[in-house]
Amino acid sequence: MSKTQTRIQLKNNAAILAAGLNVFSQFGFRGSTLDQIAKEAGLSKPNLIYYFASKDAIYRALLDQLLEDWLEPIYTIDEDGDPVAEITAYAKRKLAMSQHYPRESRLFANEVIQGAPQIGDTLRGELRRVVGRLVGAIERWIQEGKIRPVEPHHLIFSIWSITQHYADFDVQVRAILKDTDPFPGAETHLEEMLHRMLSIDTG
Amino acid sequence: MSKTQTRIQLKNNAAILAAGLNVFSQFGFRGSTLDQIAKEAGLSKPNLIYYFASKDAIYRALLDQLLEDWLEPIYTIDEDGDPVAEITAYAKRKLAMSQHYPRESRLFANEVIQGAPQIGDTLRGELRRVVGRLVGAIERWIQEGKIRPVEPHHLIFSIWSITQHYADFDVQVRAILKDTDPFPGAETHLEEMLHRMLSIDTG
DNA sequence: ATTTATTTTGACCAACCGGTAAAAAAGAAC
DNA sequence: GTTCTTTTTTACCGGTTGGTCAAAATAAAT
Repeated sequence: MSKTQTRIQLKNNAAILAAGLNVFSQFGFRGSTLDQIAKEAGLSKPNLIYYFASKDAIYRALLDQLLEDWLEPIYTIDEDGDPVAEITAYAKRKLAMSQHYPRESRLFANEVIQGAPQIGDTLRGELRRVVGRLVGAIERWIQEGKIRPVEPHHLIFSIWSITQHYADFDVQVRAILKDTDPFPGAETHLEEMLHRMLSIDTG
Repeated sequence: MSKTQTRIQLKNNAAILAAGLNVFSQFGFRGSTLDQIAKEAGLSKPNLIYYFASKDAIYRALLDQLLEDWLEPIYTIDEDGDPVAEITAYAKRKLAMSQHYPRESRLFANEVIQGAPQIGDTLRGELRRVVGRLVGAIERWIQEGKIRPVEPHHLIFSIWSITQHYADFDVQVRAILKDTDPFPGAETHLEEMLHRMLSIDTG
């Protein structure tokens, strides 16, 4: 709407989105309340509703931002690069996102587990398209003998599930590893796994 | 308490747990309501509360049952069997559970994503212990040269995350695969992955 | 058939839910 | 320093929440 945002608007919009991310990622949409978000943002509930028309609007704004960040790494895969290196780099980027943006990962997980009522269309639209392209690239790499044969969809699912696991199931991971930081080990394991999975010459 | 349950108690307890599983697995604890569960169980809300003292009690009863089923497959791993076969069989059992009990998987996922407020102790207790034993077995297999070296914890995380992914992110998987049943392909991929990961003689 | 134990219902409650209306307070522009 | 706009607060609304209570209806035991 308005091109210029007041410094107050700028600050409070950011505070609300930050608070919404905290709350929604922990309790899901239906489990979260405006009072919770308002309190965490340091605002009164009516004041919160002055910036975002509804609880739904906050949630949608967060998901819109999230989906951009979420899909971005897949666009940086170079179909003319070295296949194993490209796939490994992609997986590592996804793992880094789990490490640095665990709340975003959990927000996404909550939404999808609950049937993706808000982002279902995006999943069946843009996500499906962009995955389709990646699948095509992987199939080409296989035909050209550059990587060992795999079912591309399930390879992608493996990468997604493993990397997101460290954010979404953080409590469980830390229950088992105690004080050990999971991420260095996870990265090494992921690299090793993809190498053994995909590399033609097994070292 | 009472050793013998009436046929009515038997029927209604089951109906309530079934309804609770449906609702809690879809909306999480805080996002679910007693009215929803009561309606789905075909009872009035006060009648529901006659069988379970509180919303919390239903949720806990479900989680208790779930945790048993969840941990059971890991106990069937034979440390004296063929390592790759044992691990692969375990992974396939977990995948079958995702296929046949997706709501249980999502209930568990919801609980853990939200910080495991109810089952945190079990994760840090029994789960940690039983995983520790499996980790020991895998390390022994590696030292005996029966499988290629891997970090056991992260291998286990990989198996968990991949198999649960097909239940928890079902909507996303189907958005991409459309009408293709994910599970046959998933099983083949999982077997191939573990074989390339772990087998000494790469075929 | 009557006593007794179990099950179900309807009416209700205080707290909380998402959201509104209007007026007061604070900032910005001049 | 006064006008005008933006921001915040106070008071409130109808609906829903988890849960209670006592009475009614049903089932079981004798």
